[in-house]
Amino acid sequence: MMISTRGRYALRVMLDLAENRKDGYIPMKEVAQRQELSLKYMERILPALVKEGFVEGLHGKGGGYRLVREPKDYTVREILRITEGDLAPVACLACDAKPCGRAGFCKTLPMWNRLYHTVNDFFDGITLEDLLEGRFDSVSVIP
Amino acid sequence: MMISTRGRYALRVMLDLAENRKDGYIPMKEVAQRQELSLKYMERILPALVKEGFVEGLHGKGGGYRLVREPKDYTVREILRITEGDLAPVACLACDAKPCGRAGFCKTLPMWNRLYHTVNDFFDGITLEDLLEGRFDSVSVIP
DNA sequence: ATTCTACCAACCTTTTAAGTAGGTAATATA
DNA sequence: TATATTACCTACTTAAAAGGTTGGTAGAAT
Repeated sequence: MMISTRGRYALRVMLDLAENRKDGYIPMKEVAQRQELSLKYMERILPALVKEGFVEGLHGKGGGYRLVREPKDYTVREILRITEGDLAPVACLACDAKPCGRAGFCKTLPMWNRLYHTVNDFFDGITLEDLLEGRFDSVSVIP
Repeated sequence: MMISTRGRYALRVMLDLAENRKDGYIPMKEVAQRQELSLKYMERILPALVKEGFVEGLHGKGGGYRLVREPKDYTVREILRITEGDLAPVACLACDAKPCGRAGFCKTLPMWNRLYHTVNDFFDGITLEDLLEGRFDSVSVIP
């Protein structure tokens, strides 16, 4: 599995905030209810998005979260980068990987590299707005 | 991380067998040494490839493993499918996933589906021969 | 003063990854 | 026939990650 619940849930929360963004600050309690997610778990994840300046959090009554940019100005890649960390498909390519002595002549490394590239490009090309508008619904299921 | 050592090592072993395939049966001891892999660990992984008819194993002195097909007739996808199992990027898409009630209106599912498709196509388009010939070496590293 | 909210630290449980240990069964060679 | 060599099998271990929960504190509105 490549993407854990952390990133997946974060995306769904961001989408929920995007859908309800006219209502000012939206309490996570509501979002969690709508999305059927654990409130407490989301409370653990959201501070990362705040710290990165992706959403604004307001304490107290009438508080909650709200998006800082327009939905079209968030790419899926940056949201996953913050919540999931590195999206490297293999350990050798992770940022914190210890240098591998075989890298110079490894027959498989270039392939992993290309996949890494492909996946990053994929997520780079999708914005919150794309998801909101359902621009991928025409994709067939894989057997 | 998407691909674990199981699949990565299996691929390297298959490549090693491909490179040395004129020498008849090749003992895993040699392969493990060349590839700097744990012999015992590989012994745990290879039976799956034998059972699927990807390699032949011969017991006893002079025994070892050998490829059954030509390198160009193995795709990376089938090797990973056997050693890694499902390549689904998210739990919702895995074969053994319990049906999700939100699937019908989930805004993110089509994206995961498309990624799944993309990754499978990617691995489908690469054969052992491609890797052997270094047909991916021109790929730049990602920052 | 009260209520609602974000935020934070510590803990917990289960699953997966990545092997290791110690064998048995088959095959060639001396 | 004895020995060496090899694949193959079962059980175990250790460490890390996933996926949360518990129990709070601090800030803001009414």
